[in-house]
Amino acid sequence: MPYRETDATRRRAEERRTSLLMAARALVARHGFAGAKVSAIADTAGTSTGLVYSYFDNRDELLATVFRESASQELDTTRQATAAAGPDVTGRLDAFIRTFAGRALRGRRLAWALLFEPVSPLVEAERLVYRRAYIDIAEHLVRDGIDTGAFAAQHPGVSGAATIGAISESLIGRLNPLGHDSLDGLPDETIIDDIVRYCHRALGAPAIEPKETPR
Amino acid sequence: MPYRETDATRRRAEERRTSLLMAARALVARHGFAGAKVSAIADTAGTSTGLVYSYFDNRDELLATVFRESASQELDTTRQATAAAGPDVTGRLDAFIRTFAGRALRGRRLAWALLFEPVSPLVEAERLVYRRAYIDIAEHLVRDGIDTGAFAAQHPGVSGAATIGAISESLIGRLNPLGHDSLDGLPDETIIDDIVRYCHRALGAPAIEPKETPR
DNA sequence: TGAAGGATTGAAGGATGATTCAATACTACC
DNA sequence: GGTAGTATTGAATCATCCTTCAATCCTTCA
Repeated sequence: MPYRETDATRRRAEERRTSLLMAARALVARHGFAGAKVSAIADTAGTSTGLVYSYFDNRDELLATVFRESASQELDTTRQATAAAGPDVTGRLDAFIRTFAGRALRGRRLAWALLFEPVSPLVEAERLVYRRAYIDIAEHLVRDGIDTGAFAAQHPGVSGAATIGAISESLIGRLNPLGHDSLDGLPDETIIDDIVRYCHRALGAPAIEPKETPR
Repeated sequence: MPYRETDATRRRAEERRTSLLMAARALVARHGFAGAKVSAIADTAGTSTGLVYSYFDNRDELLATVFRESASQELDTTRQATAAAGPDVTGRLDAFIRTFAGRALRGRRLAWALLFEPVSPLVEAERLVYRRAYIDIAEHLVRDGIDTGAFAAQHPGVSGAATIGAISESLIGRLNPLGHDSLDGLPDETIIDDIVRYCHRALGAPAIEPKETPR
């Protein structure tokens, strides 16, 4: 019985799979999910289109995996930055917003794909999971702030969702590869500062004056 | 030269066109834009699929028209309710939020289609216009509030966008025909009250206590 | 009523991409 | 090298809808 699955073959298969995922990820980061066509992914990975189907059941599942990996990396980074900001709730909220918004503005196309691009229901389901995770972070912050008396009394779930919404809607104009930005002309940093102040007020936190003097 | 275009024929054509639009609108309100397939629209309107193309250049244009009509009706209603709330900025903000959120929750599927459903670029462009219009309303309110001393000093554009985002993100869980709502269990009215309070705080407006005693 | 010409039909044609699969190329082991 | 079995290829096939268009039906007006 010649030919057996061996370490070498397993490793090669793993590499193939990874290279397909990396190719898809690169395409998504550059052209969005719509640009990640099976043939383009295969081309980019240097394989035939057919091979994609020995590594993934179908395109949707592949894209959902790409979404999961990219989104979870973003989420981890944001989580860590938030946690690293220390014990003060207000400072953690600040770090959360700045990390989330800052990263989105630095990788606009990817951020747009992850946050707003129209996607298939399977990928949308994945998005819902991550959206929920961000809301959870915000919700915990709010709860914490209420408990320690740093924030006003409020419904943590609603305020968490509202905060995520406030941040992302403020960014959407900048991220959308089409539409014009109503906030055009403002530097990114200014916008982020304004969002931070908005959210602090919304949660009833004491204002943090940014280093720059306010307009 | 028999057969001339006449009042009767013109009227009938107008009716045909309208019935196609109504059919499409009904389908969108029930199944979203994805459910408004050309054949389904034609069936619902009681015509052949081919006929659709003597009244509209293509499906996208028809759907963009449907979007425009539905969205502008929503916008008008919200605008009027806001204006009708009187001269007090805080009260107008309150009316704006309650009208927007209340209507969305009453017509969830339509609201979801208009606000969040993945659509073609042409329809998305239409959505951008209306999104911008809502932000404009909020932005004006903010500017007004700042001028009259009712709101804190802030960037009206950013705060306008953030406010729209806060409202819609709080609703998204309820509107999405798929995903579960993290705010499940809360009655709509409670959520709206919480959103109102959130936004008032965010803009630095004096709190408005709702008639109901807060939780 | 009948002829001219617009309105309507719906099956065929296209477009776009995902997916399959028979053929071919490799790999591992003797 | 030979062979059993796996990996890879990529052209053909499918699937889904939108869009077209030759044939047919309807209106209008003399």
